[in-house]
Amino acid sequence: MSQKILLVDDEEDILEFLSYNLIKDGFEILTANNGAKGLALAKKHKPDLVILDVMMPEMDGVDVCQRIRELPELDETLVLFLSARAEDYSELAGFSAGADDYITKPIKPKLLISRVNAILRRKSRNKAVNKIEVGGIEIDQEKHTISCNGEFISLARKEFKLLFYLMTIPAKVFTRKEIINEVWKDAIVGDRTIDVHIRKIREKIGDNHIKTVKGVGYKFDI
Amino acid sequence: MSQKILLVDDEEDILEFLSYNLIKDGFEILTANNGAKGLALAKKHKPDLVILDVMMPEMDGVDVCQRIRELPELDETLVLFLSARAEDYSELAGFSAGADDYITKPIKPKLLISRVNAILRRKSRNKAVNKIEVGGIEIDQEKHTISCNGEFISLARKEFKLLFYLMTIPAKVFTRKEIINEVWKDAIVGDRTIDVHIRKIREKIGDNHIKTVKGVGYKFDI
DNA sequence: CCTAATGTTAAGGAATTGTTAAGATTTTTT
DNA sequence: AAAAAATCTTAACAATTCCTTAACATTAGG
Repeated sequence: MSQKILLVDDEEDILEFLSYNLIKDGFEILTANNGAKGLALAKKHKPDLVILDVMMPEMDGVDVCQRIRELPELDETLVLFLSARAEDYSELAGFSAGADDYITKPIKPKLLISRVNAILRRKSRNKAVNKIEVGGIEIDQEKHTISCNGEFISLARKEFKLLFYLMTIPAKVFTRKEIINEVWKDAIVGDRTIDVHIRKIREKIGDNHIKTVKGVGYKFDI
Repeated sequence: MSQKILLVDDEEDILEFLSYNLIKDGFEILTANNGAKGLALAKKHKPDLVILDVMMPEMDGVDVCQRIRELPELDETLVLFLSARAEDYSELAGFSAGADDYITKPIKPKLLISRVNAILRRKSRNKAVNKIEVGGIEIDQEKHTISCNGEFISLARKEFKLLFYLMTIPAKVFTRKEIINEVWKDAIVGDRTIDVHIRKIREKIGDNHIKTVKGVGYKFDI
């Protein structure tokens, strides 16, 4: 299962050059010659990586990147910028449009390939988040277990999913909406459902870890 | 993709001084030496920010600002006033011509740059300002926490929103109107509501940070 | 010194979350 | 396949926190 890369650049030469080098290295390539097409392709094919030229007429790379970052279905997608000169980067970083890396032109094939590989490796490593350990509580998705200071506790499916989700980013407040979207996916459930599950988890792991932020949501804390 | 700034001032010295400093910081600059020319340039180039001298012969800064605010195509444009002396500010705020910030002369380059950056930052990513740190106080939207010299303090929702808003541009005075519009959005609340919330925040983070500017509003300072 | 603006306090009401138990649903066991 | 067990959801009510207001005190600026 080779990885998909979307190239977006208004210069055909560069698209060809990049395609040639990346295909040679075993990647599956999509191309677009403007920002709008690029965005559409990204939505449709959910590539693993999007390589964006910063400078393009109309919708430029920064715009496209921002739009990509707004789409939840593309939150796994990585973005790499191509920019004309090194000096531009400080500006890019200032924008913090959400790029994961950048390469300056002129592009050297070897450097490109190694960068792309590095960035994709980083992704697949992150993907394999199976175990999370925070403040004496360890949760293991693969084994579907929780251990709280060495003691094993069994959680029901929904309880597990909910706790795991909260633990993916410790201390971040997850809104009720976010929780519903992640844990209850398709189903439509009432308002008190979350609370009841939170209560059951608290019953099992103690009241100190899951904190309520009234009017906002819940968070997992040490 | 650098950001465009339009400078409008009748004194050539000041135009030059501002241009020099802003160009050095990577901005693209347009200038006009009177209000009418400024307005015309604004319409034509749609700058990200217009810096207006308040005191100009014929069409002054306030006039220009009002005209800008009347143009729908310039609704994304930010306006920053330059005013001769601090005392003038209450007057400006009274006009509430729609300025987003102001700086008093004499202009200090560093302050100018930091203000301009702050104001543009807020514009270009009002979606994802997550952490702000000013003078030992750090506010984190994602975690919904404040830490004051390493100590965590919990704020209620409205308190949090209000403090966060004030911190988006440190040292800027936010008028009561601006605060109501941002923090209370649709709801209509009485006059003392803001004060009460300010008081609760002060109770938690100390009295030194939020300063009252009588007749105008509040600002967050170190 | 007077006035308008802001500070302060406490209390009631509004909004949000907690809790419980019972019925519905799914999974496991027999 | 039926029974049993575990899980999930809901509804009703309780508890809590939060927000707003009103009343009065204080302050800053003219």
